[in-house]
Amino acid sequence: MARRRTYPQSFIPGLEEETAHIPLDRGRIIQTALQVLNEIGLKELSMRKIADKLQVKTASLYYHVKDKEQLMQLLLDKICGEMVWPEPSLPWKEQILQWGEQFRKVVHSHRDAVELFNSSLAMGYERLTQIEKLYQLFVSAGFADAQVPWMASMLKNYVLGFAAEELRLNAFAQQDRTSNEEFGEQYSRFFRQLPKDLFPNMIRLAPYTTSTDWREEFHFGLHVLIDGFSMRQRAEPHRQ
Amino acid sequence: MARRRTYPQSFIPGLEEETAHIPLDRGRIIQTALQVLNEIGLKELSMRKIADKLQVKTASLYYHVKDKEQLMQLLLDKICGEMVWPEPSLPWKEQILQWGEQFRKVVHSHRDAVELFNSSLAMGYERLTQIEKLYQLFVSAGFADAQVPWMASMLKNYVLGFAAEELRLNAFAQQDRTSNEEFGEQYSRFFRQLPKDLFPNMIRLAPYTTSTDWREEFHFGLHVLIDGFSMRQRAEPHRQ
DNA sequence: ACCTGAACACCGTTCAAGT
DNA sequence: ACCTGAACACCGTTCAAGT
Repeated sequence: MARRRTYPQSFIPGLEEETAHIPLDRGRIIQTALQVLNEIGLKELSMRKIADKLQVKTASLYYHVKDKEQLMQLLLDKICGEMVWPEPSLPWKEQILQWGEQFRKVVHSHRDAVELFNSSLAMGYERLTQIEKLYQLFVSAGFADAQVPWMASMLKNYVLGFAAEELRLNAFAQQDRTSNEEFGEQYSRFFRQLPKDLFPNMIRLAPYTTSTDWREEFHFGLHVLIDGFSMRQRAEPHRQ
Repeated sequence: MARRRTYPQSFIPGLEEETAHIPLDRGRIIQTALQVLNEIGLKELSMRKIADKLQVKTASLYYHVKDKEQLMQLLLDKICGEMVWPEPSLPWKEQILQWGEQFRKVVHSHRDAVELFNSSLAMGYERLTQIEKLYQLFVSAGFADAQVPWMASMLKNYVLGFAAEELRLNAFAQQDRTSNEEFGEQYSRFFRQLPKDLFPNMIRLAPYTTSTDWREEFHFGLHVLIDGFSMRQRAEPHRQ
């Protein structure tokens, strides 16, 4: 028996093949899909590649999952599960700031997660609790029922729209990384080459759009929203 | 000659085939693609189907257009060309309202146009003038240079995010139109079936999310933004 | 119950060849 | 200059068949 143990496992025929085979299930598919997503991005993500990574034939996936769209929904819900909530005892404005920061962090934690959010209506469990908690935040702050879903939707869309723009600019920068140009250089030359009479403001404001601090811009927008919201606050916030 | 005219054209062999052939060019491709887009939507839109409609082989398109992505950019720019601008002599708040309404109208004027906007950075001529004019609006209103691109981006993202949500809910409604259920019924039952202890706010606020007036909600958001912006207005607006 | 082989009906793109 | 035939390298999905 000691003898046997000293041999590398691969010398015992058929053993590691058996133990290596973990049966497929949804959880494992989702986990692997998320991994592949981070490696190659949403555009390249295919059922075939997910199956390959799982060392399984493509058709097998369809026993555990209805179709690609459902799988994408499951990915999204898994991602939403990472969300961390602001402490409800904090002032509502501070809670909104933290909610925004946390949500942005979640969106950035997986490649192309933004597009996943934009591709379907919220229906998963984690996604729904995320909205539920945001509603709770606005309700506790003393906003009128009719406006709570509207404001929640605005806040959510702000974060997603912002993240999408970050992503697009990033993709643009990456794409020109192939040629050995500096990105800032490339980008500002684009503006300089525009006809001056047609785009005076674009050209003059170019420095503010090229060398921007994402974090500062993101906070600026959050404060704009908070100020806009606070003017519609009917009652005083009731600390539960 | 009168005799000949009374015969249907198809009796004159080879004639209408010749006159029917208009040579391909970018403009015609874009125009037809936009038509096909409205008929079948972005998900179904393919180079092959566009070529079919033009009565041409698919490969021909690649003589006039680099690839599908470029064609989509051209579609987007064509769509942007429909934008109508608010009168610059109006108060800036009124201009923002009108800008938002016009932009939303443009986005709705072509099926799945939102996704086209979200799929790429602004680079086309029409798209850039759209941003230029928005910058001008904010500059004239007396906002600080550094904040103008930020606010413009917020406004643009608000309209697109809002339109995207309209689209998603519409698609959801359409999808269940196949079963002979009323949409509102279907939708509100979804909320009633949620566990009451986990989603109290979602359930209570459901009426406000199901039977909402899009136009009212859209204006609410525009006013939130306008109020948020106006608190950051440093100087008095100088009328051109 | 779980997985696969094989096929179906599509894609975008390229390129030598035709006119 | 403009268009096409034919191929390449992919897709998502289904389903009878295997274990």
